[in-house]
Amino acid sequence: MEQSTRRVTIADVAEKAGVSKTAVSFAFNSPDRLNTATASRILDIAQELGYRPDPVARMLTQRRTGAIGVLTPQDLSVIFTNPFFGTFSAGIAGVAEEHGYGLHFISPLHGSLSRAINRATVDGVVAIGLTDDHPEIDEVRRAGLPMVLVDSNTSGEVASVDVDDEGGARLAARHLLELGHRDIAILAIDGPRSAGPAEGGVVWRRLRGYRSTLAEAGIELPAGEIATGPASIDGGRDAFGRLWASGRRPTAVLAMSDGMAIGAIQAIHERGWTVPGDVSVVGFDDVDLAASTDPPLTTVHQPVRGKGETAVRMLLSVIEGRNAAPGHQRLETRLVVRSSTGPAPASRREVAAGKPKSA
Amino acid sequence: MEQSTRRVTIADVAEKAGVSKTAVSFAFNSPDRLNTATASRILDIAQELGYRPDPVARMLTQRRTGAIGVLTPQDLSVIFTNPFFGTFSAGIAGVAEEHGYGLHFISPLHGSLSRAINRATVDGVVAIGLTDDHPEIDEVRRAGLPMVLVDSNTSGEVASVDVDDEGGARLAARHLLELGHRDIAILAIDGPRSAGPAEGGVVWRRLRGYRSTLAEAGIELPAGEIATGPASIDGGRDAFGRLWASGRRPTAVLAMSDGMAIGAIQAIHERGWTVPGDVSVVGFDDVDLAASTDPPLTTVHQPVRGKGETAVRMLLSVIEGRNAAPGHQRLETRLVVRSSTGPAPASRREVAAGKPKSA
DNA sequence: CCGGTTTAGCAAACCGGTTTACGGACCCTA
DNA sequence: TAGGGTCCGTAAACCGGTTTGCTAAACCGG
Repeated sequence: MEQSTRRVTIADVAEKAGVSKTAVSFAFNSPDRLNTATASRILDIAQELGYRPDPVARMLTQRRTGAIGVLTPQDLSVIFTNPFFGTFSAGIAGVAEEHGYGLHFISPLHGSLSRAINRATVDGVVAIGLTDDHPEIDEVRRAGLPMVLVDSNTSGEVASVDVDDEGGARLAARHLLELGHRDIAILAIDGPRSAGPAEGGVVWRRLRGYRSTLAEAGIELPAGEIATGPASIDGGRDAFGRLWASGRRPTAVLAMSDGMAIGAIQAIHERGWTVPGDVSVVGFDDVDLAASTDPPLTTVHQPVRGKGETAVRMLLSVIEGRNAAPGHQRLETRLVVRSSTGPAPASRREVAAGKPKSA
Repeated sequence: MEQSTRRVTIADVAEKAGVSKTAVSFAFNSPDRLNTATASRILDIAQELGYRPDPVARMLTQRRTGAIGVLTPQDLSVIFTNPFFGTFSAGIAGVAEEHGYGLHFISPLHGSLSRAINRATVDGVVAIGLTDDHPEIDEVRRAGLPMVLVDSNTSGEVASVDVDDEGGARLAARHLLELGHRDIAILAIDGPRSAGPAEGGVVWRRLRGYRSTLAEAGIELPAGEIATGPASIDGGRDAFGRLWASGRRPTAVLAMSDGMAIGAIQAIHERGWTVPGDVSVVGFDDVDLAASTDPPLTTVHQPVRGKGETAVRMLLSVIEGRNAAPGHQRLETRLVVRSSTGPAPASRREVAAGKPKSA
C-alpha cells in the first residue's frame, strides 16, 4: 500500500547518491564540474529513481521560461478556426521553435485578458490585433515583458509589425473599377473587440483604402453598402444575406477576409446567382485554400506567415537583449487575380443601387 | 540614471507598507483574513509600485500551472497550417478556457520531443497522433503527468479518444464501388513520424478499411496504387503526380485527408482532366472549407472539434481528481456526399489497371 | 618538502511567492 | 478576574531547484 507517491526531488537523488544537491544539479547542468565517474553515477541514480528536474523550479531561479506568449483579444476557440490565424501561428512557431522557445497562447480568462496575462509564464509576448483602446497593452508593458504588436494601430513606444492594409485595399477596389463595376458592396470585419473599427486599426485602414479609391472614381459609398460580421465563412454569408434582404444587388463585393469572401460566394450561389457572372467577389489575406475554392478566389495577398516570423524575430532580439529600441515593420500586400472576379454584367450596369431587380 | 529597474517583489511592497510578506500575500489571495482598511492600503501600494505577483513563483508553491499541454510529434510550423489541427485546437481551447486553463503547445525542441516535455510547465497533456512506438508516452507517464491520447493506437493504461477510422474508410470505399469504380488509387498519409503507418495507428486503420471493403468486392489492391505523402495540399498533389508519372490512370482516388484530396484535385485539373467527370475524389476529415472547394468535396466526416473537446474533458476529470481510471472514447464517422464523386466514366471502365491509356 | 594551482564537492543563500503555527489585543461572559 | 472566542497580523518553514563562495585534497614543478 504505497501512498500517493510524492514527486522525486533533487534532494532524494542527492541522498540516495550520498552527495549534495549541488552535485546533482551539476551532474545535469555542468557535468564538467564533477568527476566523470561521480557525474554518471548520479545520472544513473536519477534515472533509476525517475527523477525529472521540475521545470517550474528551474524557471524560478533562471528567471526565464523559454516560452513566448501569443496574446489574442478573442477566445481561442473562435480564433483557431480562422485559417488566417493558423498560418500566422505557423510563422510564429517556426522561428520560435528554431530558437528553442515554446508557444503559450494567452486569451481572455473568464472574460478578462488581464487575468490571463498575470497567469502567463512567458519571456515575451506577441499580441495580435490588439488596438490601443485595450488597456492590456500598458499592463504588459508595466509588467516589464517584451512585446511586439501585430496588426495594431499604435506606432508608439512599442515594437510593431503591420502590412500595407490601405494599399492592398486600394488594389482590390481599383481592380473592380477597372472591370467596370460601379455598384460595390463592402463586407467589413466586426469581431467582438477584434482588430476592429478602432481608429487606425486594420479594419479602419482597409476601409479607408476602399473608400478613397472609390471616391477617386466618383463613387460615394452609401452607408447601407457596408455590412459587418465576424471574419468567418458564416460571418460573410450572414453579412451578404443582410445586404440582400435590404434590397441591395451590387455587382461586386469587397470582403475584408477570405473567409467572408467564401461565405459571400456561398450566399450568392444559394440565391441562384453566379460568381463572377452576376457578382464579382474579392477577398483579403490569400489563405492557403484561396486557390482551391469554388471559384478560385481573387484576393489581396498579405504575407501572413511572414508577419508571424518577423514579429517573433523582433521579439527575440529584445528578449535576448540585442536590441531595445522599438522597431516598426510594414510588409507589402499585392493583388492576386483568380476567377472570382470578372467584368460587370452589362445587363445590370444601368440598374442603379437601390433599384434592385426583382428578387 | 536609474539602473535596470529590478522587478518589484512582494518584499518591496511589504516593506513600503510596513507589513509582513504574509500580509501582502493575504491582501491578494484571502483579503478576508485582513482588516479591510489594511488590505486596501496594501493593494493601493502594490498598485502604485506596479507590483504583479510572479506567476512562476506562484506555480511553485501551489503545485499547479493552470495550463494544459498539447503534444504534437511534428513541428508546429507544419502542423498549424493543417486546417484539421486548427479545428481540433479550437475544440481543445474551448473547454480549456471554459475551465480556466491556458494552452501550451509542446512540439519537438531541436528535434527532441523529450526535451520539450521536460521544459513544459503544464498540469496535463493531450497528445495528438502519438503512437506507442514513441517512447515519449512513457516519459510523460513516469513524470506523473495526466495524459490523454488522441488518434493513437494504444488502448492500454492511458486514456484515449479516437474515431471510427476503419468504419469511415469503409463508407468511402463502398461509396466509390457503388458508383461503379473498380480502379481506385489510395493517397495515404505519411508525415515524418506522424500518426503514421504504425501498427494500429490512424493510417493503418483507414487503410484497413479501404482494403477490406475493396477486397469484399473482389478487388485486390496492387501495391503501386498506394501513394504516400504529408497530409497537405502539396502532399496530395505530389502523391497524385507520382501515381500519374508511373502510368496509373485510376477512375477514383481515396485520400486520407481533405488536404490531400484538394491537392489531388488540383493535380488532376492541371493535367486537363475533370473531377468528377474523369476521376472521382473522396477525402477524409470534412474540414470547414470542404464544402467550398472546387468542386465541393465528398468526404468522410469526423467530429474533429468534438475530439478535442472530449479529450480535454477527460483530462480535466483526472487532473482535478474526479477520475483515475483510464477511459476510452470512440467517436463516430459518416460519409458526406458532395460533388467530387460521380459514376465511373463508361469510356474507361474496361481499361484495366496497369494498362494505362496513353499519357 | 614546499608554495601554488587544479580538481571535486559542499553549505548556505537565493529565486519569489504561499502556508502553517502561533501570539497579542480585544471583547464577552460567567 | 479568569477563561474562551474572534480578529489581525507575524515569523518561519516550505516549494524545488541554481549559484556563489569556500575548503580540503590531490597534483606539480623546482
